[in-house]
Amino acid sequence: MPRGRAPTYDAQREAILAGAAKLFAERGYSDVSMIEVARACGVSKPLLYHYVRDKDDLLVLICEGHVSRLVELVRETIAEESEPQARLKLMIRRFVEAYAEARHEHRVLTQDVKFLTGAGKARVLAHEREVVAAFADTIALLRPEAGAEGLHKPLTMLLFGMINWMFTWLKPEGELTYEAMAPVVTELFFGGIGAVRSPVTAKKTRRKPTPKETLA
Amino acid sequence: MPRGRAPTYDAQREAILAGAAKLFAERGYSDVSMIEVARACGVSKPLLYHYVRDKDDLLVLICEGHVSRLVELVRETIAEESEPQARLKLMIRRFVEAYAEARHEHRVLTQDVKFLTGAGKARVLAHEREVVAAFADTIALLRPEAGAEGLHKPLTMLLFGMINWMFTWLKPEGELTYEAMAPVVTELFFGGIGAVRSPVTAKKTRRKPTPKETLA
DNA sequence: CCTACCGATCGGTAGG
DNA sequence: CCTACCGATCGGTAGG
Repeated sequence: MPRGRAPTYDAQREAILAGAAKLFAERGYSDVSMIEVARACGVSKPLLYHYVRDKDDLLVLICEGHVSRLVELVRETIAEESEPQARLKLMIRRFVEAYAEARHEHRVLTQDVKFLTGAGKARVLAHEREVVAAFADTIALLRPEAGAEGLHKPLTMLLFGMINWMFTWLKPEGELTYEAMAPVVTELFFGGIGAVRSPVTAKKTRRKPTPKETLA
Repeated sequence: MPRGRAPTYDAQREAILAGAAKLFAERGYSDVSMIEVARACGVSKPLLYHYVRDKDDLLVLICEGHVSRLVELVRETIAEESEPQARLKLMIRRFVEAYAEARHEHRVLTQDVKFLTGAGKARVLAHEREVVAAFADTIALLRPEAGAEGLHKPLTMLLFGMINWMFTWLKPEGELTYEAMAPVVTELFFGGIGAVRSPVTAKKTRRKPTPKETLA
């Protein structure tokens, strides 16, 4: 009979993922070596490889763990609040909170996705799409006409832009906190969506380009 | 007597910077080798080193070239339009245009700044600060009370977040164009700033923490 | 302006 | 036989 994993295995692994996330967030996935991850976590390199298959796996585990929690968070919020305005406000507040609690993981997710490959990349992107869709659907309920204008997806991405970009300029040791910024983002977005008038697509139907146009 | 530079030197160098910017934008500064840059530009590696001192220099030249053009653009806009609302609208439109025309350089500037070092980094950051200050000053003219609330800098960064994030999700070959998005960003931001009510700082004056608080 | 190299360090794995 | 873990070193490749 196998002895099974040590009781400390899962905790140790979580500690390694957190330590690696911090290094990746600060210096980027490619510029951090496995020996640096190992040292930062107080383990030898071979022991690090006992917890993760390889460097790619480490990145996937960090990204997937974080994005899975985000998916859970939007599902819970949708289940518990059906009124669109209240739901979107709650989503924004919870997202900013979740990001603040997992700053390093979130930074890795936004800056190092391009290094993901294969099945891991597919899973992470699928989760991201679910999160974006949940926001876009709620915005569509708030502004039904935005859908016909092709606006609710772009509006969603502008909202994500405000939130995601915060983590490049807001320093955690600073006076300005993530909690203080959440209502500012909310007010700016709610105040703004009513004012957006420009349709983003001039045409609804897209012509097939003629061979001449394609070559030009 | 030195022969002096070939008449094609500057053009060749610009072509190299553009080729390198494309590779860096797509795969990140660290993951692109100098031999890859050379091949993409149709030169040998030693010849590449004839145009740039080293890899760091290549990054600095790309970032500084782009950010210098942005500084010029805000200076011109300030000089030619004094009315705050029209000025900010013009700034947003011209920025989105400038970014679209220098997509790769802008991507490098936002994702690879962390690899800059020394004097080059200082120069790039100084230029960035001038650009941010120009936007923040214009927003302060539009909403004077935001200054007292400590809001105009955060509002500026939310605006930059919307614009900068666009370049992570808007694909140039897609139906949705940067030009179509500029008015959407403008309307959302102008509609929203009037609605922001939350002061971001609870206190104006910051107490010195007592030793007890510092240790806790 | 090329081929040919260097010191160093990378991610990953061997034996024990 | 398993796990947990070490010192040492592998084949390749990076920037220069």
